[in-house]
Amino acid sequence: MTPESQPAPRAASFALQRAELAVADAVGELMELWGFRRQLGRIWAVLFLSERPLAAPDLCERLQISTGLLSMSLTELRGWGVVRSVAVPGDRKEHFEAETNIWSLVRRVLAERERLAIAAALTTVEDALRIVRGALADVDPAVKAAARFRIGRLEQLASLCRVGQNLLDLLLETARVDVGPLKLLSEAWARRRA
Amino acid sequence: MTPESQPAPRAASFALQRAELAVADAVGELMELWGFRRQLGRIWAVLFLSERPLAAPDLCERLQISTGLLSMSLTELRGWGVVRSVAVPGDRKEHFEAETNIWSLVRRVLAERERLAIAAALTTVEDALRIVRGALADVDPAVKAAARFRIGRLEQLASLCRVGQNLLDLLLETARVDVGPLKLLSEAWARRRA
DNA sequence: ATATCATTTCAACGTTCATTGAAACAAGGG
DNA sequence: CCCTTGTTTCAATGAACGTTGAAATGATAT
Repeated sequence: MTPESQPAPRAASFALQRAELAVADAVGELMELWGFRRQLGRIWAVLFLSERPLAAPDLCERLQISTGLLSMSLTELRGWGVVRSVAVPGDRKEHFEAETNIWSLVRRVLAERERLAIAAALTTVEDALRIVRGALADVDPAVKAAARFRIGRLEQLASLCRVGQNLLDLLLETARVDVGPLKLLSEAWARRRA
Repeated sequence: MTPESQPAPRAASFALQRAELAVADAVGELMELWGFRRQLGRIWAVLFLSERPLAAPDLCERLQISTGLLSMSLTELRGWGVVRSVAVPGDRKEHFEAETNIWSLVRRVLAERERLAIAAALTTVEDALRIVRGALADVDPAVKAAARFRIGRLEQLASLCRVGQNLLDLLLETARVDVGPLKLLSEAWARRRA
């Protein structure tokens, strides 16, 4: 019925479709764990596994979602830069293809989301540190002692934030141009523990 | 009114309380970003910043939550091993204190949650790979070509999962006994980029 | 212009999830 | 053994969120 129906054996392609869907769901769940909408991951995955760009009706059918939801999800995906729309000659419909450089995708997400979150937390902790340091000058020795204790704890939190930030930067910078180094490192580590 | 009301100057301690609450909220938001309930982070933070173990009514008051919610949250926090209950002589109430080794806490979360998630995704992708590899033997050259393409993409996904797994292992193993190495690494990196 | 097809927007719906309040439960002390 | 105090459980509430369906918007050909 669809314009792209193949003459190929449908029986065999059935298992393939199911496997594709399963992978899309898996990616969707991973994305969900990372705080994104599940559909974003599912849509991206289907596009990523497709040889040619797909149009909206195709995606709706495969993923069993409404055109409305698809439209909104695609808008967000384009916003993250992980899906592009491309023109396909001879078809009025808009087609979409996935950003295939997965790492540039992961990097963007980590950079924009995690860094901001950690930075915000660090700012709050540093503000608190300033306030508590003011209490160090208190006349009451009990207050002073309490302040000293709190400063220690707050510095632990701040340190944690900074380590997280730096490790994130390290990861992002390393995977900037190419995954190569990261992959090698990860493989070396995997071998060492075996 | 509360049994632990201090004779200390209330005016000065007001700013401290506010700062403490702000930090608790910040930690709560970080936890939320990581897929946990916000209250878990808030409760842990208040305990972490407290010099002595706190009892339930105290926590309820500071965090403005019901005893029911507190009880459930504490159960979960104990389940993650990030909060312990301790007996305080002369008080029938149960008291709670935070696990202060933040890294052992982060490690546990990363280990249990992220690793499982990635492992599940990897399994699904590998299953799909097996199925698609079966299609390589198809008579139809178009099906064969499509299968070859899909295999390439699926292998990219699998590779990503494996790199993620290994990096996670690397991180967890490094921070196993002590944060020291990680902190040094992160500081070295921070210096290098300055 | 008008009709057709494609896409976006949005109000309404349904689901999910945190939170409450009260009731059940447990533990001591009189 | 009951009464007090502290804690847990759970049904009900409400808020937040994803999803739909339909109407509005846009785009293209006739």
